[in-house]
Amino acid sequence: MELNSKLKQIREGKSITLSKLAEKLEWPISKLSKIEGGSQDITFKELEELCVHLGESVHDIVGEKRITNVGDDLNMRELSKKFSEFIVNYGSVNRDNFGGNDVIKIITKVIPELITKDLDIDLQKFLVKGSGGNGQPAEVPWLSIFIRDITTTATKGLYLVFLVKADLSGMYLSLNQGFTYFKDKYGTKEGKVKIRKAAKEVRNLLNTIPSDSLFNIDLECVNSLGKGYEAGNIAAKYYSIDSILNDDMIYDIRDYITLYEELRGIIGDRTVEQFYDYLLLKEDGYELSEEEEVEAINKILTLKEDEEEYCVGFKGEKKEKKDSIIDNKGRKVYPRDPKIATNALKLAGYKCEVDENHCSFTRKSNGKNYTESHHLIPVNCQDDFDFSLDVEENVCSICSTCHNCIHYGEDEERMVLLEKLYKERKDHLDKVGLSVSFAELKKYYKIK
DNA sequence: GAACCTGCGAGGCTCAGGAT
DNA sequence: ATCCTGAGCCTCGCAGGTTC
Repeated sequence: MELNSKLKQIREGKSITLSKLAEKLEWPISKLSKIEGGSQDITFKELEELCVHLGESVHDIVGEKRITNVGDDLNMRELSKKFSEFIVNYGSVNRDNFGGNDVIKIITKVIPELITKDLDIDLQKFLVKGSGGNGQPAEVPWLSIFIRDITTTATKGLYLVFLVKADLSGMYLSLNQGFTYFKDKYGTKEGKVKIRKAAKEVRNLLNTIPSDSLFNIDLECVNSLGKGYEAGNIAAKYYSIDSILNDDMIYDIRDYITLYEELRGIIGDRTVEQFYDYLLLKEDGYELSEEEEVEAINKILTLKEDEEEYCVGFKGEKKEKKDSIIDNKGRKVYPRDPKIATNALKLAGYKCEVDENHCSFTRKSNGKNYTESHHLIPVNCQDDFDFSLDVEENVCSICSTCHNCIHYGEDEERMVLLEKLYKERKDHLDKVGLSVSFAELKKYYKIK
């Protein structure tokens, strides 16, 4: 009789239910069910556990059949030993022997338990998880420590991770980032560029990066996932397979946990998405303030090549609004696209829309009359509208004097300018889903 | 201009473990 | 007990670039 059927027979003979036994073993019911059904292998250690609960001896059940066990003697450098054991034996894992493989268990079970115990990890706050692949061995097996507040999956967010080199010559402890998030958002190629930028930005924010950290890692891999790990590295420490047993990696892990916690503080109450949105805002071509926008417009105006292409007039189409971004001071702000503002200036023929006779000076970057862009309905009022305020229909071209007056002038003078702009733009605003009365507009400008 | 190389991405197949 | 999801890999078609 097969081992799985035998186990089932013994359990049923003792009138123990599947769920009761699974509960005692602290295993998922599905696991026990699959083992009994023969669709999942059982390791020697698991069999030992099972036999204890069934009140049977392993020898009686398996007879002469011997199953190799993973070494279990403990000493001071147990963690290094286990990593070494894993790396040395990982080469023997293949597609055919993957299921229930004892070597894989080292990284998915043994080492996570060891790290949790040796470092006295608070499991409420942290999650320790390892993987050697799904269904088949991974090119780069990994073991992560997640701060649950930030992420609990390696697909996105920021976390500590041990990454084993594909050629099994060593491994890295890395503060790294989930590449899948970038891949899904930007595509594989662009995602790699973005994740590198993000790593660089994060590095600049951190003060506790250990001095011997590596900023570039080489996993000797070919697959895109591995390449993603390389690109996502923020800071890393390398362990060669030859010296791994001499390293007391507990101290390194503590240092990197300190670093990770510093990062946790920087992210603050923001979600990972909000944090990345802020980091990559400029990369994605957006600005957060009017001042930054002015600079960006100047830059765009020096690039003349696509001038004709982009200037097409008011589209008259409602545009989906972008999510707000939480800046480093915890303030909620809306991104603005300088291309939209630049286009608005072009559409106005670089004239002041309050009075086209208003004289300014010549802009150095394009030799045209200098005007500034101004969002008629202020961008910070976005919450009151269902559609984006960052559209050409809502951006006016005005001379600097009028612009300063709108911001800093006396209410009576400000109102005259606003009314003029409002009358010109009202119909266009209606078309793009930005209907607003003059009384409401005055309120946005705090004019009584 | 054909042959070859490289990289990307969709679809298929796989096993483990969580959810229901 | 069954369904579903997932830091996985492989294969294949396509697009773009390079070499001869």
